[in-house]
Amino acid sequence: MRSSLTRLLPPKSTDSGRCCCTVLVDLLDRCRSPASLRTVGSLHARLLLSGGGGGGGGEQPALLVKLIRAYAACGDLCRARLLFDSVPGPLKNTVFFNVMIRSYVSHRRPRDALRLLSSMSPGPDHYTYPCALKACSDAADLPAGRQLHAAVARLGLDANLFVANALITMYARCGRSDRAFQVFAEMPRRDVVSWNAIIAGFARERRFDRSIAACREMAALRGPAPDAGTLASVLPAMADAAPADIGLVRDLFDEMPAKGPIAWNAMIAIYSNNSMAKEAVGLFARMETAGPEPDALTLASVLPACGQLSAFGLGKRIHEIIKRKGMRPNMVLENALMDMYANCGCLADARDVFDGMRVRDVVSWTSIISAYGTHGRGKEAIALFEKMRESGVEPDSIAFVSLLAACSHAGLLEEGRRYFRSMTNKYRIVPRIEHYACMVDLLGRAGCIEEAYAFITKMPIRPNDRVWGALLGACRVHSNMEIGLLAADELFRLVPEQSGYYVLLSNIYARAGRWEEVTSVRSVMADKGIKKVPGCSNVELGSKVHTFHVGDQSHLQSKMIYRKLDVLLGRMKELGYVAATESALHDVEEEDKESHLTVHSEKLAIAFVLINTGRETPVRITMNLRICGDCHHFAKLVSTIAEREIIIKDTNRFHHIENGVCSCRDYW
DNA sequence: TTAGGGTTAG
Repeated sequence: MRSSLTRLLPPKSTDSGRCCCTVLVDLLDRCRSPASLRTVGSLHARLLLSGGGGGGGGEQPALLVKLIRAYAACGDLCRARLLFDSVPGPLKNTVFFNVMIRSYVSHRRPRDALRLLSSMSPGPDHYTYPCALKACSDAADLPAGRQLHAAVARLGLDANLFVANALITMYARCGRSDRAFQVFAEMPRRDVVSWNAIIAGFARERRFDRSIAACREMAALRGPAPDAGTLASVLPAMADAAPADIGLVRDLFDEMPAKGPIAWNAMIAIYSNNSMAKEAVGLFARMETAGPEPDALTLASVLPACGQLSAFGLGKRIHEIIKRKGMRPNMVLENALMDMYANCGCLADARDVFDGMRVRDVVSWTSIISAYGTHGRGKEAIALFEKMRESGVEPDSIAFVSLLAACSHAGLLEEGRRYFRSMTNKYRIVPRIEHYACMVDLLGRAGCIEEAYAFITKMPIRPNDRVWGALLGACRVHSNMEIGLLAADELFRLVPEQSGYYVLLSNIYARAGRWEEVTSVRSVMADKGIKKVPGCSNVELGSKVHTFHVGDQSHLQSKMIYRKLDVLLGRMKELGYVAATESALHDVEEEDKESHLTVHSEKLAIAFVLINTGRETPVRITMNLRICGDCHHFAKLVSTIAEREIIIKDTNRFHHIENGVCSCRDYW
């Protein structure tokens, strides 16, 4: 770079001053990274020798401005400031101040920017204010922002598009989206940046409805067309979004001409964040064939979708892309990669990524703790938590959710109690509802149902359905009818539409052989129009994810799958297998219940993998519900009969099954 | 000149 630039330099003795100046300006403009710092230095020296850039007078101000900007762009703010200070007063116009203030802002030194602003003479102009307002938002300095707003209004500059847009962002980033909206509403003219700024402003304050409404309004009006930035701005507001809203952004995406990586990345992230993993992965595939080159952000956005689908093959291929493109170290990307492996049931691969990381933050540690926890390896999760503390990373609220859940999965009762107490005593983290739910789960599944119930009654916050749900689940495991009914009562009041809790209650009755009550639960469901969520299982074969629903006959290999199931069940019965009919919801004849159970989606998925792969390939299945007792038993037997490793991810944890033994040790 | 995209739990 340096040598080519030097070669481009005009001869010193040129008599064409203007031409020389143009070339120099051009060269300086190209110096934008620390690697060009030496080039800037030599150009500066050249100017000094020709008497053009020493600050001693007689310089061309335009060249000096470019030189200051080039030093700043290369990261040498000190030299930029020295040069700035050396410019004689009469020569130091607004442009010099604007360039220096901008340099501070772009190097995240908003305080220096504001200090310089206050000493500015001549006064700021419409180029200064947008940048100064950005400094206020970076410094989260609302009073300073308000002062600037007043000054702007006095000058009548609030009608300037750039100034008004910057005001919107300043107010929004200082937590005043109401004021931001006021500025937006009063603007005589708005461009795409104004809209994006207000959409992002509402999203930032978690006023998701207003953010999406603004996006919708923008799309409906015949004003500026939404662009990639619009998608990026609305993205944080699109967590658990309504299908219609996701449809809206998809339409915007489709209508966008010449889509760049930002639009693709935002759309993929929106799908990922809304558990629409198949759509996210599908869009990524389209991007690979017909879109721009995926970057680190693309990959970090699609990896959670791979985890959701247990698309291990795709996840591994993305890992290869990361290696090939030399994208590491990149902590966010590595966190996503580690989590993908963990969610695909590959704990060892997740650990490899974790071990290879140069820098780890609380997200990295939480991910690996959670990975060990959901795989039933609670003691190791605890050891990692302690290692995290030794390494100087402080746990946050989410880290404790993972840790307590890990204790719960492994039945580590005392450890869980101790860590829960330490949250308040030692770490000054106020337990949230999620932590209480973990504790109820821990106590309940360890068999301390009475204690779990007493714990709920003493909670300082109102228990929600997750808390009561954990208790009801424990009552099913330990067949506690009395407290189970209390929990169910609360649940039917809190979330009368959620079918899962009716199913749990009916399982409790079925286990006790009280079929009359099972029938009455069923009729309550029918009366209220509540349908059981149909079970479904995903399984990856080659590069395709296959989805099976309960009783599915739509698969091309359906006949073979059912034949395989028959063979497996026959072998199992020889080994003494009896269907665990209390797992079935309906009070029907024993034989019917059994046939209902045999078509659970996870059984179909297991048979499908057995047909299509060899013994060395583990069966990896991801479900949308908790695995039922019968399927769990079935999987353990298959692992013996077919000599296969089976890894099932249900909505609660992993079941790593080998030689008839499950990593959950039947504790789930 | 102004806005805007990634990772962690249950």
